[in-house]
Amino acid sequence: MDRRFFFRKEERLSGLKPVQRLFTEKTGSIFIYPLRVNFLLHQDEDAPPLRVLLLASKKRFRRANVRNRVKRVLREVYRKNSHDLREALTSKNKKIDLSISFVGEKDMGSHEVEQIFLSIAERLMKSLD
RNA sequence: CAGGCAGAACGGCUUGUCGCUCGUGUGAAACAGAACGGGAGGAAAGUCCGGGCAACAAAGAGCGCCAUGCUUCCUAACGGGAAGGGUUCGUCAUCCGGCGAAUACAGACAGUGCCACAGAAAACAAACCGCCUUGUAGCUUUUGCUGCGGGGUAAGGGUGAAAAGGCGGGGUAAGAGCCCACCGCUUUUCCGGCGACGGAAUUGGCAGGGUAAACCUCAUGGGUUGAAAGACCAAAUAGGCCUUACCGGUGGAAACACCGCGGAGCUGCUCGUUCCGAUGUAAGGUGGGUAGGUUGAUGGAGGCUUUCGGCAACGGAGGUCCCAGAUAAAUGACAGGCUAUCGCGGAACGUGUUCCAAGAGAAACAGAACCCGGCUUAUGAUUCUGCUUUUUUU
Repeated sequence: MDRRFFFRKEERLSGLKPVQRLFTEKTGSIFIYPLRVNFLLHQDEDAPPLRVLLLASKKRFRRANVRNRVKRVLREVYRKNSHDLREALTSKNKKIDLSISFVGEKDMGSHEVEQIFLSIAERLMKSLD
């Protein structure tokens, strides 16, 4: 039980080009309401095994404070549950970029979102093979 | 008691676990970990004004356009603020006046436009009815009445949001600032005030409608853009520019041929042989510039506090503090406790207060994005102050 939960700057997907590459060349996507996940397997030298982009669209959440809250929920869920995925990636020597968008209407309970994220992560790990 | 308006304060605290970001320090350096310290708001919002800052050639002038519009003051500046003045409205008061609210509050003898409907007439005034007077015809004993005309008249009626000072008296044929008193206005002077303006006297018998949030005139201010500004570093790829190397001889006008030279292939090597050797190729350099990064960028018209000046806005002096700096964008999640507050229910006094109290329990608007000063808008089961309105009960 010596798991460490973290989500640092390096693991954030940023910059114009990587983001564009993720959406134009994506290897697949998984959608379970209220989360949509796009992912891209790649072999970049410098990148960490897992990079992620959290999205809450301005169109859906007009107020900045609401957007912030949704993103925080996403980040917290990711932080707590990304450990297994990261382990799997390093053991299989693969690298992946992710985008997680929240497309629900209102902000839901974090427990609910957590369950959905877990099932998405499971499917992701299966699709690695 | 309830509502409204204005102003001020607050916008939870705390423990544990897991995290984020910046800084310090450790370290040769990088990464990670551990340690310590900082980490959203009163509006961070709207982007409506004003300024700093930056670029644009000069940042000047003219035209245009836009904004502002009682006075004085405050301020870096403002369309903001303070203190006043005028006007209008409400309310209290017998009056003088007090209190409160609103105020886009320069100019309508510079010019142009507009003023519906109603009304006789709506702007160098106007005569519908009425009133007075008069000519004429008729009637009548006469006073007079009626019809058709002329003249006078703005007191009365009627229309209108508004009818050319108001009201009273004199005067008159009837009327009229025609004359007079008071009120209002105009001229001039004096007094008070820095000034807006106020007060007093005097003068003219009375100027001449409203609308400038219609154009316009006058005064004052504004160059434009906006941190996605701007400055710097700059990978890869493509292209630009520069330098160097890429041969020499003979013949020939040239193509080219021959001999040697260099490179590549055939081969392990040599010989030999084939191909190539200048609008191109290779190497090096260089400037622009994209991704990306650094900076701009957080010490400032700074906060808190004491004191002095000022009615106040605010200013001077002293002390003290350093207080977010992210960038696909940090300041969070979970669990527990506490408090403000609400409170099922109960008790006491003596009928709306106090006390006890199961339980609920921080819920609103909202997230810095270069920085300041304002304005506006959003917001609460919070607290206080002032003003005001309505209802009920006594």
